[in-house]
Amino acid sequence: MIKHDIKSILTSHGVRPTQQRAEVYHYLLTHPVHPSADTIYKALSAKYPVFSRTTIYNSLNVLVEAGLVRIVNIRAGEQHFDANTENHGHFLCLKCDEIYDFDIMEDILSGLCPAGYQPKKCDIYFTGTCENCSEN
Amino acid sequence: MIKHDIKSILTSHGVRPTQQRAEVYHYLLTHPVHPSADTIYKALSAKYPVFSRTTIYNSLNVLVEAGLVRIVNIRAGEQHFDANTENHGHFLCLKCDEIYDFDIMEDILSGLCPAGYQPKKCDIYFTGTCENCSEN
DNA sequence: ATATGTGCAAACTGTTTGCAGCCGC
DNA sequence: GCGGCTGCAAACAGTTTGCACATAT
Repeated sequence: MIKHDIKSILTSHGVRPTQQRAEVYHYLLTHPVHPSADTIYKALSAKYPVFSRTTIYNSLNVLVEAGLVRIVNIRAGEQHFDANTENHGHFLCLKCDEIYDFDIMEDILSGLCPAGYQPKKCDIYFTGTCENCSEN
Repeated sequence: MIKHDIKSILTSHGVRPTQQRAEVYHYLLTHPVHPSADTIYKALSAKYPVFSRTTIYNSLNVLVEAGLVRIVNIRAGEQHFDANTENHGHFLCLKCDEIYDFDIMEDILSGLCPAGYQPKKCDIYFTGTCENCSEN
């Protein structure tokens, strides 16, 4: 995934492909661990000395509105971001503090939402102990 | 549900039944609309002139730890509270801003969590348009 | 040329914490 | 009397906003 590709993805989603937005999106694509805004800020500001928090938030909001990024609200008081917009669930391990993806069968998902309600998005969050941590 | 019952519920869950904790729990039981801490604060401080935010938060945290109340994180940056601790999902309507409960079949729920992972809690959040709002 | 994006600082919101006073066993 | 609870104020974290400057078409 090279820079040029990313910029054309942004463009095709109606997002002006600025350097900063491309960097934020590139970071999310190459670090699919659901980072927080602060994590992205620290990583990018280390790489590019001038990269403000404001711009991170601005870029993330633009990417979310464009449908390229989804917000993961599995931890209260701190948003995490995910460039994988396919249907999937999230599992937060309380021991290792990682957020894991897991698949959700499409037909199960559609059966969950109550009749008459029109969902725009669905978030499925589990919290507990992950596979690795429960072995120890 | 009278006060005496509530205090005995608190006691049986290892929570010292102070007046304030009972009021908070009573409010949640009688207002099953998933209020925020601020909503509870405004309601109770109107009824009882001295009722600090600190105490609301303290009481809520104690109730959550005791397993009597669950946190609903469907709206970023603001926790909502629910005295219904049975398994159920939440639907946030973007038009009327209400949070609705809906049932989840037990077997569907157990099929969602990936093998090897030990869930402690599960939150299923839908966001969209509710039954009433989509009719208009 | 003009609209849009960036970045600093400051504001804001929801929540937590420190600490003094109070209450109930 | 003592441990725990309350409540004020202040701190705190994450996020948003106001505004001046920079940038790109």
